[in-house]
Amino acid sequence: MDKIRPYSKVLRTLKSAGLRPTKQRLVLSRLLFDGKNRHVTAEGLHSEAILSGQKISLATVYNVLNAFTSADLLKEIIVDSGCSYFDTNITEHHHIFNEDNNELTDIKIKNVELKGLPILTSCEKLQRIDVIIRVKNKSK
Amino acid sequence: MDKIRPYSKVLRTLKSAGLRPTKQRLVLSRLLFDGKNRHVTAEGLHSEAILSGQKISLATVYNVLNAFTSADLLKEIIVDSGCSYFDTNITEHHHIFNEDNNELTDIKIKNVELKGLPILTSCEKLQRIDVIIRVKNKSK
DNA sequence: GTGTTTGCAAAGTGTTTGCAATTTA
DNA sequence: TAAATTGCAAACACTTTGCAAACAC
Repeated sequence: MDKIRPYSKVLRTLKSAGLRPTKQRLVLSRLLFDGKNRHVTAEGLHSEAILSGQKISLATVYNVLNAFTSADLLKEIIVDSGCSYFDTNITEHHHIFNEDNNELTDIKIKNVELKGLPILTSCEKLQRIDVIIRVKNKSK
Repeated sequence: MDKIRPYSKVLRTLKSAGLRPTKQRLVLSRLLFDGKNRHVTAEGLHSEAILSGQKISLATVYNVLNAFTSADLLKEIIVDSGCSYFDTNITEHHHIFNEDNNELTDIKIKNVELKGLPILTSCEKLQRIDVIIRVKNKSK
């Protein structure tokens, strides 16, 4: 099993985001911010928490994911109408999405070059650019 | 008002896609394939049909949009978890999505250059690449 | 006639909300 | 103790489905 990030570090993260360190937020933080980049759904993270023996409701997982996203601890990735993904990698980057197993993989942005994008109108403010490479598994 | 595409042309389109030209499919086809590129939601297209005096249920609009997408008459665009958009422009191209008014605009692909994308693994088969430029309205 | 499509209502999914109980500061 | 958060259930929004009636071929 991977090493678990100590509460102290997670505590500091929450504190600096202005979020009260409740038991549930700490549990989810430790699952999410374990050192490697993760892509989770509410459902998936909830199962994970339950499986690890914690008690937390699905509604709270949604609340926490939304709170973390508002606090810029997570980034929401839209690849699937009907299911939200949350990414612990909040730096600018792109994704490969496998439509067969619903798996998201990061693409480092420094490798990607985008040219020829249109000039926005004077009333449009750029939020972000998403590049999604959709793949399926090759049938053997 | 724009000119309405004659039934004959729409009929041929449906026929060649192997779809029976039912009254409802013809109604939606004439709204969709009116010569210019359109981005619609099921809800939006349904309202449009109703407002134009036609009788059609929302379930049928969903059925028809899915049938048209399977027949490659439409392309589904995923920009919003919780709502599907359908695009009458089935050529390869990208989008600007205005998150304030949920408006989609096409970007011609020939202007866009994407470099440095990762090499897919041997079991991955490319489906498509989506580039979405997310914008909001500038607050005055 | 046979198979397809429609339309309604019901069911299904993923997500949010109202509110009392609990917890944090 | 005042304000924020939780958890449940109910509400929600979007979409699909089951099935009888209507329709296309």
